[in-house]
Amino acid sequence: MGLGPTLDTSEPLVLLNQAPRWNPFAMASDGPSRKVLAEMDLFSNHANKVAVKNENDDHDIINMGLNLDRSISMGDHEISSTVDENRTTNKLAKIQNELQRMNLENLKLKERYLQVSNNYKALQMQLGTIMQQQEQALSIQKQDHSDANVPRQLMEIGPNTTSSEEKTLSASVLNTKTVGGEDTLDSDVWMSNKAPKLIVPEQTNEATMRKVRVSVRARSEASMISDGCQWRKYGQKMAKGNPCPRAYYRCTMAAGCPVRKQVQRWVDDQTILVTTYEGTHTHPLPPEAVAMASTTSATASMLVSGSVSSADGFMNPNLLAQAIRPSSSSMATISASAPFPTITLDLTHPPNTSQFIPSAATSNHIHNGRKREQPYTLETESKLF
DNA sequence: CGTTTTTGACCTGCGC
DNA sequence: GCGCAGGTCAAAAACG
Repeated sequence: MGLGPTLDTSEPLVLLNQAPRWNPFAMASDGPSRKVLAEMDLFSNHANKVAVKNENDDHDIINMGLNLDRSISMGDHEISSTVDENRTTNKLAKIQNELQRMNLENLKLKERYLQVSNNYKALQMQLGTIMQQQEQALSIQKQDHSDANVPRQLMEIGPNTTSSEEKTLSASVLNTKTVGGEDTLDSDVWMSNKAPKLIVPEQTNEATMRKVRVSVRARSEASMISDGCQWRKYGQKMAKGNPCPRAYYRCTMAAGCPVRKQVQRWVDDQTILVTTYEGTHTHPLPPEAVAMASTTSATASMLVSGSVSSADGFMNPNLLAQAIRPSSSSMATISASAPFPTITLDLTHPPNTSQFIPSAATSNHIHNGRKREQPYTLETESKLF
């Protein structure tokens, strides 16, 4: 870590301004032994080579740092060196102080990070407990009304995955395990929420996971929001009912990564960009990508926890609301349209707009099975990032 | 020259 | 079976 330009005395002096005579700085003394200093271009590649030269070639003085004015008092070498020593000592003390201050700051930040991290884990534990309680309440309810006709209005979840889906969705948003383990923040903790996961038969879970997508709605003028990953566009289509084309991207951060995303402007407000993610990265994510990935996968995990925990695949809206509340700062919309349930995270609203619409959606909004989107809407007050 | 984007063709699933 | 719409492929073009 350099503190400023220094002179490499092992190399020949560099004449920076190419002046015919080396006298750019006429100093206080006009005498024969006045010192001259080459003009220094601090922004050039040679900025670290500053030469101070005595016209009589008696001795060269090395200028450390940017104190170019020091050559003014070169008439008396002893005084000058004492002043220099004082200055250096002062500088050193300042730097040491600064260092100490930064160390303290660093410690404080570490503590803060640990605190936030602990809070996060505590919240997730709380969520797990709540979900477990809900689950128990649900199963008790079901026992009580085992002969009651429970409508399956929200999700048609079952192991009816077709072969093409198997092909394209080898992994899903919900499968939060990643190779690099960078998703552990949410995945490990979520997977430790044993209640819903253990009840669900693996087959049903897998079939569901392949189908769920996470859609992020954000206001952006750019054609694509930056999520930290590298994407390659592989197609573009005009979607029905939207004048803006839909673009298809796949992740190129690792060969064979199954993650795809669709980007399209929202038909109601074209300043809003809707990005739909599908699949799980099979490679470590850069830090800036982890936020988005963990958000989407965490939300999706919660969907799975809340939805497939019932034996018949029926999703309890209240359960879902509770599931999403702790982790989402924005509005979360669950679209029940087949064939893919889609979770929409609406980042276009200011945080802390809390409003929960319980179950207008318990009425049946699915028409003809597909392409009729009547989302079940939850508005939550929790934090996403 | 390798990588990315563009774009028309093709495939698949679903409703009628 | 046909048509429609969404999704993907792949050759050509563009780009760095």
